[in-house]
Amino acid sequence: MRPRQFDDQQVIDVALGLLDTGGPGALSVRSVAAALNVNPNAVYTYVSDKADLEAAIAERVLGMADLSALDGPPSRWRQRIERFCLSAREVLLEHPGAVPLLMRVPLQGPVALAIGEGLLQAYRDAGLSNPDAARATYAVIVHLLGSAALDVAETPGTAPLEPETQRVAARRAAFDAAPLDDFPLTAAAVPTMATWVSQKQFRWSLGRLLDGVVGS
Amino acid sequence: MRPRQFDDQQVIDVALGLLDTGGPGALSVRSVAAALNVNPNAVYTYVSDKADLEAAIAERVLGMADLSALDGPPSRWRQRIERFCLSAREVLLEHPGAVPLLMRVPLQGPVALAIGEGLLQAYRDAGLSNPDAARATYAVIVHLLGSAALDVAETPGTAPLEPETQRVAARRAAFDAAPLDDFPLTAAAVPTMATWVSQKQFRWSLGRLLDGVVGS
DNA sequence: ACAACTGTCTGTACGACGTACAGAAAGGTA
DNA sequence: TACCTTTCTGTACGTCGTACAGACAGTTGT
Repeated sequence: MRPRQFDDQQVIDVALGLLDTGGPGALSVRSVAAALNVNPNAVYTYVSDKADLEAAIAERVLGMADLSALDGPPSRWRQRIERFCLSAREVLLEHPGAVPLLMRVPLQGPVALAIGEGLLQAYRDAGLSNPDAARATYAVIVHLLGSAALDVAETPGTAPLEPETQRVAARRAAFDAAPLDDFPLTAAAVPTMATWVSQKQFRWSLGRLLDGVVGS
Repeated sequence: MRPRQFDDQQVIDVALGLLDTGGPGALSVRSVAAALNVNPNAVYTYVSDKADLEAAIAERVLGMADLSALDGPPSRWRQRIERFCLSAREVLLEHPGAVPLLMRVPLQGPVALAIGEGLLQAYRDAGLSNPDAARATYAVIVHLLGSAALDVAETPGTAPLEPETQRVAARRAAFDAAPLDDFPLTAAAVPTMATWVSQKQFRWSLGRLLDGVVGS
């Protein structure tokens, strides 16, 4: 039979590239085909439909996180989790267009399973029971993906994102423009709320979550 | 000038209805127009474009959460937060098609601001500083929206969702079908991971987050 | 060496989408 | 009664996902 011009990986990388440079609206079966210099329907040789393409992109991006950060001595369980989450967050923000895809895809691919196993191990090392470790693993994943998605929602979704300082400044400006007369606490909290999209906020809430998970 | 046939609220409700009964794919400017027995472009009298329509739906759904659950005596701060979050989660799962919209919309409408103010107050009552209260508020919102989005991602997105027991059973089946030979901890945790989409898991992780936030 | 087979890719086509643009319809105001 | 402004209709364009049919090119069996 006639050999393929590309392999699956190439197709997915081209698609991810389109997502990075053009944002969510730039990803279409036809744009991928055009980027490969091929007819639109040739793409269906590699993916069964657009949802399948999106799932493959999501899995690809997830796989870019530094899974090895989860390895290490049991006593370092907390550092292992924090390092992994920060690395994953970095990867997600480097591919903002892909983040929404991660939130609609079933996370049971091989990469997702490996991440789950690593987190479970770290929590076991922290002394949690297996069920509590499982619950804590989910809480951390929710936090990681949720905060990335909310961060990205305020951007055009193209890579690279504006530097964090600019995104924080834009948020402050938006809050300053909002009618906060009836919301005194909110008004007082604007400087902090402006930093919600920052890595510092992410570290803080991840830290509090870990505090709560391992008990007082 | 010629009077409008509808008001903004009606249009948004019709759109939300389409989303509820048909899932994310059923919401289009044209389908809204058809449901109103009107030509496609008439919809643009009420919204400026599709993104605007989606933002209005998101704000509408957010407004259905029981904001008054955040009122109460300072000593009850924790119960207030938990009740509000559970009510909000319920609303979100009643409108699964709208959840993805909430994750791409800037959350600075009046409803979002009121929710923020209420959460800030509850955390102040818990003894947190204003900046810490702001950070904790964000952590809780991330958790609420993130877990709803991941829950919904495993469903067709139409209302009503299958009962929780069925969704949990489906997850268990999916995990049982996955190749878990290399992931012993994951394999052992399957019964717990199957319940990730449950209200119980939500309460657990919210509880741990609150534990961590108010300190040991 | 040649024919048959089988996956890969091309070409064409369809219905649905968001929305731009021009004009008709209808009610308020002069 | 004549105008004016806003609402809504009608038509149109380009883009999308993808179904279907067939051309093409290696592989396999003889």
